[in-house]
Amino acid sequence: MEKKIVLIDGHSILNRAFYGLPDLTNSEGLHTNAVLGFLNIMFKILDEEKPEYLTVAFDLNKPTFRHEMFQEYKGTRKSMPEELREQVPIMKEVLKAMGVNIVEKAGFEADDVLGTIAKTCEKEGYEVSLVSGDRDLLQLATDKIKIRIPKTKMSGTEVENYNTADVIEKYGVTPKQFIDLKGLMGDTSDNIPGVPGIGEKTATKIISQYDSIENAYEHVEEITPNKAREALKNHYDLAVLSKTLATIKTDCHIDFHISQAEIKNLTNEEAFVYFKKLEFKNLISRFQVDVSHNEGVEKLFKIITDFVEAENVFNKLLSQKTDDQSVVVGLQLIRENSTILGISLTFSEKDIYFIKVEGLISAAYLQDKVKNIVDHNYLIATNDLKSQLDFILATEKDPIADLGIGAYLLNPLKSTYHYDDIARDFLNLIIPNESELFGKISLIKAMDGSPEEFKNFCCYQGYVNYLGYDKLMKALKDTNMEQLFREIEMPLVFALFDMEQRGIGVNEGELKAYSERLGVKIAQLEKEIYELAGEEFNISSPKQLGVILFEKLRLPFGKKTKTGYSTSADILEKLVIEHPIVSFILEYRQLTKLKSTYADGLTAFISEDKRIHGKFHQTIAATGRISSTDPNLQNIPIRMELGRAIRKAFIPKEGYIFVDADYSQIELRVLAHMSGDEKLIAAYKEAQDIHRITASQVFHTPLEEVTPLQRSNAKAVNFGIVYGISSFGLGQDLNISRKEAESYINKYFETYPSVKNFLDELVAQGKKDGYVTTIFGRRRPIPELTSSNFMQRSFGERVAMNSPIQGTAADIIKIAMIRVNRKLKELNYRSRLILQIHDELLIEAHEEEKEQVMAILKEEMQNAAILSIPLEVDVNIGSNWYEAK
DNA sequence: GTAATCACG
DNA sequence: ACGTACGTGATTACT
Repeated sequence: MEKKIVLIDGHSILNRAFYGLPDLTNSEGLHTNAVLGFLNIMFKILDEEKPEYLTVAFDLNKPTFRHEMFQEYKGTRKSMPEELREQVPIMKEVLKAMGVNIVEKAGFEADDVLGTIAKTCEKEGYEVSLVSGDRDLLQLATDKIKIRIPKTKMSGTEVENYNTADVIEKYGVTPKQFIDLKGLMGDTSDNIPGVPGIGEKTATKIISQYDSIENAYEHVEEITPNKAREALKNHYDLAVLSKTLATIKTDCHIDFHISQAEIKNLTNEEAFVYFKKLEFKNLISRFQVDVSHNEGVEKLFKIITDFVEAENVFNKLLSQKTDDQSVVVGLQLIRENSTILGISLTFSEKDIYFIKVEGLISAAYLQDKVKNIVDHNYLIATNDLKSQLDFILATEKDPIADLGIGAYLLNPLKSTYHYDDIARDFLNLIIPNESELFGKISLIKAMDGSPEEFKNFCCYQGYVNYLGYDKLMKALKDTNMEQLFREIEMPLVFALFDMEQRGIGVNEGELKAYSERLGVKIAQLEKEIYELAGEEFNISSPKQLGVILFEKLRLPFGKKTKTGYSTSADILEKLVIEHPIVSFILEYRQLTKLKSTYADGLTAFISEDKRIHGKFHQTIAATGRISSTDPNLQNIPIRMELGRAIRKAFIPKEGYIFVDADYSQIELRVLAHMSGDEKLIAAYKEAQDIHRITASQVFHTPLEEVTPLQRSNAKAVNFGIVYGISSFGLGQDLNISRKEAESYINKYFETYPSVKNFLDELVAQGKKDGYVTTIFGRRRPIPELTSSNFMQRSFGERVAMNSPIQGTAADIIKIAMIRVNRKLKELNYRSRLILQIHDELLIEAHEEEKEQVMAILKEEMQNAAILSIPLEVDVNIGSNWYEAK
């Protein structure tokens, strides 16, 4: 059996993959579809063939290249889209990491290189598989050279295979004759002219009969039809030239030795780094994640279960001097739910421990030791501090850093910032994460089941914290975000922890009564809807609802989604006049939403203490906002009265009241400040009603004469500006034409030219740097700005305009939260900050402190940032959240 | 697991 | 010609 070599036409396959897969990106916004598709094809072929050798050929310095898609158009060469261009170097790096032989030779076409290598290998007795998306290569097919053309189909990748016989069967000519065939018929995409007037059919007939162009010319008088005969007579030179152009060279001088093409370990550690970075989750399963990775470090990992040894470890650490805070301690609490399993502790390259709760080593003992370390001013490096603050009894005054938050500031677009993410992104270290190690098995089970993996899992966390600290702090310094990190994000961790601990009081009985009332009403609506529809169906299924409304009742459908008719509220609202069923459906939707998400949903979160302890997340939103889950307390209804009533169920504890404060139009004020627009600043300095004064200035109408319509239009434009204005979006919102929306926007920009200038500047900055920043230096990367796709690029532009505004507002309220929380504690007040809703803070205030609390809230919120216009804050009190707002 | 819908700022 | 407003999270249906 001959040995096998697989040759891949690099650009051709990359191109195929790019157009065959949807536009995938990793969490950093890097486009990855072409690379993924290439690797999928490559692995499929390798799995089938199990070759000994592999080589990929790329063209060099070729700014454009062909693709079948374009041939169908004009045969013009279209330049490579940016999304594909940026994947070419990545592809090469990935292949290099896998140890794959890459051939790229200046001055040669990939076809010629592949042809040469294929023939050379054939001569030396190897079996050759030549993988390309390009049918030109069929001329190289022999019994030993198989041309393989992958096709991306619904069911996955299928490959067409061509040896000599297959070419003859499919095209009626031999591979060698294929060149002559092309010489006659030409190939527009390859700039091969061919003979005018001779197409595929005629060319095939002639070549199969006469074997070659030259021979056909000798018998030219016999050729039929007449048209073809004359064409060949008149254009013989062109035919010969075309044949030369179509011939793939097989005798290039390239230094190729089969030994270079030997397949090494493709799934090695270096490649693993790339696969992780590109987030190829499926392909990663090809790598056996075994614990022998990073064997060197893992040998140093120690698990401590003996009390005396634990004492020795702590004593060793405590004997190191900390006057200058130079000793970094990587620390991570390891626990499952409420069970504390131990602590991961690293304080030098060699002191890497997991100290396990066992025997005399109790959780309380460890907590005490950790407190001792904190009190001695060691520099603590940990990850997700908020989740550990019930154990690590630190305060915001202590020198402690949360690496997850640091990594979030450096790239807020990622989805997780776990120890393996930090290790990969900052230490170039690939280590298995929890699910790779244990799957769905619980930590407690893994502790006994796979002790070695468990030890490594635990030790790595402290180790990564220890090593990552310097790297992250340097990166934050280099990006001017050190102050943001130290003075806003880290102190905020403590404020959010406090809020989660405190929770908010809920009247469970009221919530349940509310749910029952809704239930009754929903049942009535259901009945009426079924009656009007003439049948029963699932009203909550957009699919079934669409059939009823748009097919059975024949209502005009406004919009379609990918899967069917759109039944969204804004579409249905336009249909209210068409049929009485529509308003019932809208009401049904509203009530079921209130019941399931709020009345019943919230009830499920009430804990023993009759309070809801939601979670606040600091590393989710790309703009720097906080987010809320389990439950989401930042989207409790307020706009509609019926929903707003839910807020009556949120109550302060006995002896307390709610004090609620919210910023008035903070984002517009931030915009006025950041843009420095004189007229806008002047307007907002005096304005009671910002939208009204905007309307007055934009529509050149005296303030008193502004109509309600003008005001609401101005309001919509103001929102639009903050969202990153587009005439389409504004038109959609106001239900007016794009043209009209455009004229509103133009009027706005004429009135406030510096705003226009500012927004343009943000887009330009985003394009130049790849990111935009808030006043406090927070960054938002915008990879979409380089996209060649209009939609994506436009999105990037809106993000560039919106993020600095939304982000600065987020920074400001974070500062206010920290100061308010701090002040209430300093003054030993019983009042507590319990919620943040983006521009609003809610305090559960002791009745005796309410006046002071109102003053503190207003003061700290207004002065959290000093802008060129004052920040206005509205403060209200109430015996429940409904009243306080 | 994704799409559609809708709640908030 | 293209076809979306910015930022989130929860529920439901359905593959």
